[in-house]
Amino acid sequence: MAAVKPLSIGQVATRAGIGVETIRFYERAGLIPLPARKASGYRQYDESTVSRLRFIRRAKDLGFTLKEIATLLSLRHDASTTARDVKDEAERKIAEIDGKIRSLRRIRRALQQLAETCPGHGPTSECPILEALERHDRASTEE
Amino acid sequence: MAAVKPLSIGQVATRAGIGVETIRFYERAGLIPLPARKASGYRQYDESTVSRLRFIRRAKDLGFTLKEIATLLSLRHDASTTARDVKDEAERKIAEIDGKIRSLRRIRRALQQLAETCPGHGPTSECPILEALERHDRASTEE
DNA sequence: TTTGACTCTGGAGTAAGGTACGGGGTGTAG
DNA sequence: CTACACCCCGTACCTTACTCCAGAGTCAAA
Repeated sequence: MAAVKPLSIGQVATRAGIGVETIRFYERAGLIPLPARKASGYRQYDESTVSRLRFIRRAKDLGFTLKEIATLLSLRHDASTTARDVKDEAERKIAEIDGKIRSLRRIRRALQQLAETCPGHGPTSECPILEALERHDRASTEE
Repeated sequence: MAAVKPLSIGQVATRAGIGVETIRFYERAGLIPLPARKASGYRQYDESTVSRLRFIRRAKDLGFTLKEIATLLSLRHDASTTARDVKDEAERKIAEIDGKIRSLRRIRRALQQLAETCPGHGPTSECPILEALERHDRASTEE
């Protein structure tokens, strides 16, 4: 087995497709282990860190927050964790996404209805969108 | 016409269903006009501010950012604006929401697929979710 | 050896939308 | 007149996920 050639932070950044500053940020955030250091203080990484950073990137793309990713990472190497735990986390996230989608749809519907009833010409005083936003404004003489 | 009894910031807050601090924040943000002051420095509002704050709250509920709300508010009282301008803004927002929904659905699909293929029991080493996140990790001996 | 690219640290800044706090002064009911 | 709730201001702090900076040291190729 050949000794593994250590990687600099810049090399890791390039391989993981991420910025150098971001790696240091993740280190502070506890998402990646503290790396070995050369006498000069330079960080030394191996490929496993590249993997881990890619893991983080993909999880982020799936909408996980860094906090959730930290959980996922800890689940990953805890021997007492089962696939069930990971699946639960994924399903929780799916439910959360569903909630967001529902909420956006509701908003969309409301906005759509307003836009549909708006003639799209004439003064703002006849715009149902503004009217709706002003609804219940009784005592108002407007500013 | 009877003189309108001025409202304190707390009364306005209660009526608009919003916090006192938030009102001061909106004032700094330029979303509401600078109010009159009593000799003591106390802010004095009238009902129109309550209306305006409710407008802001509803627009916020529809997913508009404070910046967009500022635009909406300025459109509202600019005589040269037409209903068209407001409608455009609403439609732009709808398109933006559609983009968000599409993005969330894409994420959801990916996550769902992973969760479906996960047996939900056994060690994490057989969890396809983690596997997917680790994909392309060739040289990795795992940390 | 020189040069240029890279790395180190700690701290500040960004966006959004507030929330909280401390140390005062004020308004008003009883 | 005394409580006590309310208001003032400025500033700091919160969350998320970075991003940038200065000033200094280091590494590697030519």
